[in-house]
Amino acid sequence: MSVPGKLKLVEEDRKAEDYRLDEQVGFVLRKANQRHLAIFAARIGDLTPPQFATLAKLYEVGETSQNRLGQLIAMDAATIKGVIDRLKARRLVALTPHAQDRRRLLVDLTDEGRTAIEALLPIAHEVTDETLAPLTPREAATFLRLLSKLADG
Amino acid sequence: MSVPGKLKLVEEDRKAEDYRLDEQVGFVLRKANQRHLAIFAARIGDLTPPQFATLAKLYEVGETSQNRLGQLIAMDAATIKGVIDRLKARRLVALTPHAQDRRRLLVDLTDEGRTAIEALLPIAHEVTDETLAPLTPREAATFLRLLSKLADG
DNA sequence: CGGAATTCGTTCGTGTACAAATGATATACC
DNA sequence: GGTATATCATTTGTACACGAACGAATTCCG
Repeated sequence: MSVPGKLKLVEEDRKAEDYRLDEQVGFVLRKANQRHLAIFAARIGDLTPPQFATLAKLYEVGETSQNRLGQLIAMDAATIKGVIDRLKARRLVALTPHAQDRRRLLVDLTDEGRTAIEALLPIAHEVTDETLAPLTPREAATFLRLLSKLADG
Repeated sequence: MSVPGKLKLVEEDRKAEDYRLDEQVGFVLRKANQRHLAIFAARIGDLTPPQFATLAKLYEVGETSQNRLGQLIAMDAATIKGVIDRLKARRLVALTPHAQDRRRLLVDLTDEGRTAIEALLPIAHEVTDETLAPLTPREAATFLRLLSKLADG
């Protein structure tokens, strides 16, 4: 017999009725993400997380091609395209064709984009802190370690 | 036995250049989610996670109103509408007007939907297991505990 | 009782996400 | 050197996700 309420959720003794959606990693992961998104939106309403990630990464690595940037922030080509289009429309990034490789499109921060991201980085730190606030510092460190293992497979 | 100065990523002494996107909870959360989605899609290609969650929850609680169902699986009214529309088009759920409250629309599994979810629940367990596979059972338990704290705020 | 506030579902608009197909260009290698 | 293969960006189509505004129905409360 399974003992409900104990922390043993191992792969034994399972029946269909044992499935509780609210305890599945995927579901909780989605909810955790939702909470983070809400915190992000409350503090950085002006930019979405993917848009912010794009600027932050560009700030970190400098000019790169669109696809490579997508790889760096784990977005596929179709997705990054839209993000960059919107950032470009707001003049936060600029595109120039690659001199040697005519397939490529180089993306870089504009001065305006650089100013924006520099102003946002401290706030982004706060977003991280607030997201992790339910955990003690020790728990947060553990959590991040395990989360990274999970994310990287 | 604590390693002095090693894993101290506390909120001290920060500069803008200290921000590394790849270490922020939000970013890693998004990547972990992506990995989970890929595992889910590989095993349950036929249904999306929101669609699956909808069926699983209906299986758990039985007939409910559309909005209440949305609350149970953390989806807003606009989102659940689309999900239910698509499930309805595939005859996995059926809608009936509420007898007393004419604003409400009751959703329930069809026989076909019930059969489908019953067949999928064991596979869903495997999805959870595979997602958690990078962690030891002990780590997985810790992770889920911390993740829940994070998700619930 | 009756108007105010709430709830339920719907629609619209914007922004991810990703698969699949496409065209243009580059690289490999035979 | 020229074709097979790979890469880069784009487009199309589907599916969340959520804010905001809306009409219809219900509940609250004075």
